[in-house]
Order: sequence, then structure tokens, then C-alpha cells
Amino acid sequence: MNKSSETHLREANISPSYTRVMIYDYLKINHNHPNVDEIYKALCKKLHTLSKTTVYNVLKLFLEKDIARKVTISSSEDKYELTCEDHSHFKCKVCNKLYDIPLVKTEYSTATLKGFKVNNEEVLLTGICVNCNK
Amino acid sequence: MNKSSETHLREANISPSYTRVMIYDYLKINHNHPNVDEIYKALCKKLHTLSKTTVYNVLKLFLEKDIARKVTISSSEDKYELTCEDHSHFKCKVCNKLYDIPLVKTEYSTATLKGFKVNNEEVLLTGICVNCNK
DNA sequence: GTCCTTGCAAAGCGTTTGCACAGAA
DNA sequence: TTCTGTGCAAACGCTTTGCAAGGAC
Repeated sequence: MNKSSETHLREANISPSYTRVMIYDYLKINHNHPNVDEIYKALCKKLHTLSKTTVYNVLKLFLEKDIARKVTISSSEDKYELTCEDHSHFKCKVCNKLYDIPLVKTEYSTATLKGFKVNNEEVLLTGICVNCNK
Repeated sequence: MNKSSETHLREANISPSYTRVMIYDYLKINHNHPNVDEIYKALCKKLHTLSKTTVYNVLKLFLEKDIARKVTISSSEDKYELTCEDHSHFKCKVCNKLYDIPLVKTEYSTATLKGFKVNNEEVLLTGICVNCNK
């Protein structure tokens, strides 16, 4: 069990059960925006009694406590990642892989958004990735 | 039936059936990114025999022919809009309404995306809209 | 006749809910 | 005891699929 992951969970007011730490660590190590099924299948190897419901429960808790978020890219499956330093995403339309890329800066006139309070900016680039672009 | 909508469909190699024109017009008039159910319910009033399957079929065709696209914002329902001049989106986290806003410019270093071909950029701002921000 | 459009019904699949059981406090 | 974490099973909701009927050509 990872000490620092336990600490992160505690800081978010989540009691660090074994399962929760496992899921947290999985997200921490795997930056490939896994969906529920991928997390479930990967952790089943170590946690033989794990159920998908628990994965859903834990991820829901992580979202509520703001230590993880859904990455909603044009597809009907929910993907997840830990809330961390800002970055943007690139989605390859050939292989459908989703890449983390350095933060894309944005520029817009605040005048057109008068009265609107902006808390968050997300940028998604789509195109062809380096592997498919050959 | 709208003459110019018929033309748009023909230009996209879609034979302009009555139902297709109706759905196209609905998307053309309603810029509120409707989901399938909203389109279905709205058009049922005029097309009493309409089925959801047909709405799905037509939207799928529109996506294939690139005259419409899914707007995938963190929620599990698919929303649709016509492919048109570029704009960005603002999502209010209080009322969940999705606004069209003027195009947000982006800035990123092409060096970090060496080998990647970028075809499209999408920006989503989230926050509190003018109506909820009172 | 064939092809295209539409739509009912069923299946599929990801997700949520209800409930129960075991362990911790 | 109560509260918490987990997980089976069922329900749920959106979407897709299979297939058939009717119309266009």
C-alpha cells in the first residue's frame, strides 16, 4: 500500500481503504484515461473479489471529493483521470487514443462573457497522432 | 419544407426526405444542442409516426456526412449540433445549460506536438452563467 | 422488380439502485 | 450497537440491431 496515496486520500477526507488506494494508485500510474471496465479488469488480478459496483462507488466518491474527474471525449464511455496539474488533451481520430499534452493557452474577450464566471477551461485537439501519421 | 435545407442535404449527398429535412431544420433553428429525446419529442408534434430509431438513423447519417456533430460535454447524454462556423462552448455548472460563445483562440507550441496533425480544436469553458450568477 | 426510408420490438451495454453482509468503531 | 465498505443482482436508460412493411424509382 502506498503511503503517499493514503495521505492524498486522507487530505481529501476519504478514508483510505485498501480498494480505494488501489484504484487511486491505478489512476496515478496509468495516465491513459481508463474507463470503469479497464480499471476493473486490471485490479481484478490483485483483488479477486472486486466488483464493478465498487469501482463505480469509489470513482463517484473521488469525483465528489474532487480528486478525480471524468474526461468526456466524443464517445459514450466515461473515462477518468486524477485531478492534477493542468494539461490539455489530443485525440487521434484514427486510433482513438487520447493523449495528455502540455496545456494549451486560450484567449477570449471577457466582454462577450460579461456576467459569466469562468472557473475552468478545457481544450481538446483532434487529429492524427504521430503513430498513425505515417 | 425548407428549400435551402433541401439544398444543404443534397450537397452533402443526402436525399432530402421529409423527416430528414425536419430534423435538419430543427437543428438549424434550435441552437441548444438537443439530445435525441428532445428532437424526438419536438418533432412528434408534427410527425406523429416518428420513431426514435429514425432520429438515431438520421443523426447517424448526418454525422457520417459531416453536416452535424456530437457535442460531448461531461454528461452521459449525446447532444447534437449542425456543423457550422466555429464557436466554442460554455457550460454552466449550476443550471447545466450549454451556451454557444464566440470562438476562443488557442495557443500551443507545435514543437511539443511534432508528428501530430491537428485537424480540430475545441474549447469548453465551465463556470457560472449570467442567470445563475446573481 | 430493386433500393431506400421508416419504425416496431428486442437486444445490448454501461451505469445506477436496492439490499444485504461483513468488519470496524 | 451503529456506521462504513463492499458486492451481488436487478433495474434502468440510452443506443444499436434485426427485421419487416411501405413507398420511391
